[in-house]
Amino acid sequence: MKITIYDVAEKAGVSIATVSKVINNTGNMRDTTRQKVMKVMEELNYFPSVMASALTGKKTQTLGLLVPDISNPFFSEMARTIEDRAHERGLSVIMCSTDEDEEKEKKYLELLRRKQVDGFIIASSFHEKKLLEDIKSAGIPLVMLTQDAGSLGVTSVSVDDFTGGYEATSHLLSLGHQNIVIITEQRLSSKMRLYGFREAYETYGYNYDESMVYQTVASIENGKTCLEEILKRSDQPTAVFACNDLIAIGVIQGAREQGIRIPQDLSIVGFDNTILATTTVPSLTTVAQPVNEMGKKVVDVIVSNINKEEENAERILFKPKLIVRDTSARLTSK
Amino acid sequence: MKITIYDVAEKAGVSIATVSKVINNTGNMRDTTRQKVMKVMEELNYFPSVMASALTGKKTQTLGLLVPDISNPFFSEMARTIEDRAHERGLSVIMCSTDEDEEKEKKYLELLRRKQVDGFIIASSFHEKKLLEDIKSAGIPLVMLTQDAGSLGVTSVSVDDFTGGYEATSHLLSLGHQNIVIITEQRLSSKMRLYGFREAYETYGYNYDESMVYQTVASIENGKTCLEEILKRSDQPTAVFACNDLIAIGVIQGAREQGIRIPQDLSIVGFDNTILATTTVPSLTTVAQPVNEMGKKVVDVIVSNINKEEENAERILFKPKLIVRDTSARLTSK
DNA sequence: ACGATTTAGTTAAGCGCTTTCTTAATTTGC
DNA sequence: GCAAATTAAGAAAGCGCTTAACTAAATCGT
Repeated sequence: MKITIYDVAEKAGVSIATVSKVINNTGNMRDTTRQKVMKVMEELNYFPSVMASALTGKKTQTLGLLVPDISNPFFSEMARTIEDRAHERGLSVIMCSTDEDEEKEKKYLELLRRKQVDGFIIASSFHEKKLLEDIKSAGIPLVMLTQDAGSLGVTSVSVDDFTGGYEATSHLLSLGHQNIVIITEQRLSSKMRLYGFREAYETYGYNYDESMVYQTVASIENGKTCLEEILKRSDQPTAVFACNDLIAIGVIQGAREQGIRIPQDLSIVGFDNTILATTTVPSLTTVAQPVNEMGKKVVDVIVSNINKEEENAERILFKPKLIVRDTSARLTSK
Repeated sequence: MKITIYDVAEKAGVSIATVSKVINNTGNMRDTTRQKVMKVMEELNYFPSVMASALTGKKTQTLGLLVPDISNPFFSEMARTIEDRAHERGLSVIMCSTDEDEEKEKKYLELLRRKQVDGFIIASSFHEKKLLEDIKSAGIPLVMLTQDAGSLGVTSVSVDDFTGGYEATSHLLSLGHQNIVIITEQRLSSKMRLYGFREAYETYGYNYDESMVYQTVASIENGKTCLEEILKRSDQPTAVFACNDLIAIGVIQGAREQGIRIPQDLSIVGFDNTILATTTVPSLTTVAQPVNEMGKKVVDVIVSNINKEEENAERILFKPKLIVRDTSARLTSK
């Protein structure tokens, strides 16, 4: 049925040990022997079983990637760069969407451990820190993506969210907006953006207060709902900083439905610079994360962890970049 | 180091066979014994190795999913429903983006076979039919998604592309458009949409000819480029049917840059009804595929193939649904 | 109460590979 | 030309699990 190393060995007239050596390109052997074995492998269309070799201490050549939701363009774009880089390095990746749900986080982590993935890339925020600690103490490489690892001594790759939040807000402030509202998510990265927001706000000498902060879960629908809430305020903000593009788009759509003109009546800044930012109209002013670089970096880090080349936990911060498009404009005095 | 079945057996004072039986819930045994073993597994935080059990004839509980590009919203949305359904059925999925590139198709297929995935879901079109035949003759379950399997006797799950193309075109024709242009991809599904286009065209008594057909690769950029080509025509079409949303968006953007008003000067219909169709402005008239149903179905089919519940190759066609939004309008006589 | 059944749990082979020892075959030095 | 050093190839154990075949213990019928 399935071709095994035994079939190859037999047909080539050598032992399975020899075949194994040519597969792994190890040990000494006559070149003619190597050629002969390779030829037979070719003829038999033989592929060594990753299962079997993983069982004998080798790696599974598989990475586990946990994201909140792969259908969110930010994460699917990120997943794509991760996938490509991983393949370059000889790894495949199993993706899991957690919806930031505690049950799923746990379930998928367990599942992936049973599958003996060589390492984890975690872009989903984590409720149960202990699960991550378990992984770490089990010696399985682990890198946080898009968020800091907190006290856990683990490398993280993310954008400088604080600065991103700061710049987005400064941009709005410099356009004359004084009454700005922010819509965050509960993830840590969002919190950092909020701190940046606050910092900018106060730097400009304005008073920051809690009532300017709205929290929701990333989706267009929720962005709309949030805007409705915001419109109930007695003081009407002239700008909103949404902590990701999806929410920003929701705000844009909600505004349109309400007959609020963008950017004349309301300026909006998003975060992530996903494909949506360019396809929406007016096109969205947003903070770009260098998705490609981040994706590459995160797999490089995990690969070197796997190979034990290094192990020093570090925070790798990429520079965000404000991309000014058409949803933000100078406040015109009424 | 890693906890194995031996550790559990020893601590529970039974043989590994007994432990194996409680893991798999097979064989007879005293309830107290089962409890005892389970307790120990719990205490030791033991997870059976999928590797090892796969090696002994069991499944790997992993599916291979090949898509053209996971960062394309259509495929990421599809991937999400597949992932969810797969997890419900106890499977995880390894995703690979082929870019419809022959080399990658081959490489990933090979890779996934080495990893002994239990089955393949193939949403990427395939240049080298032989690769698929190999899989089939190796007895590995295989389902085509989003496209027909052609002569290969393999189940396929897709939308009725012909009808979708027909309806999109009829819609345009019924709005009075007579000079319509179509932008296709090279994939089979696109060809079927083209046939539907042609059928509708001729049903309305107009002459179809090859020059109305443009072909490209799915991306916004290419959609734009295509529009440029189209604008060079001596006869200006009043409508374009793009075989997927990405291209349609490109056309919209290109049109805007050229100062062409949509839908007054040019009507556009897309295909797929991705998130982009709702976020673009004007919102895109497009043909929706029931992504959720399709994703579920494709997993169910492959699971039943894996379990050998059935094996009859069939073509499963879902009904497309035209969603009329704001990029298509009645042709106003000039 | 005793053999016949049924039930509970064990032994051991085997899945497809890697790897450490060994041994056999070559090559080298003088 | 022969022992010493080097190189090529093989034997066998082991990775963590499943399962068929088997044995021991419990249950049953009469």
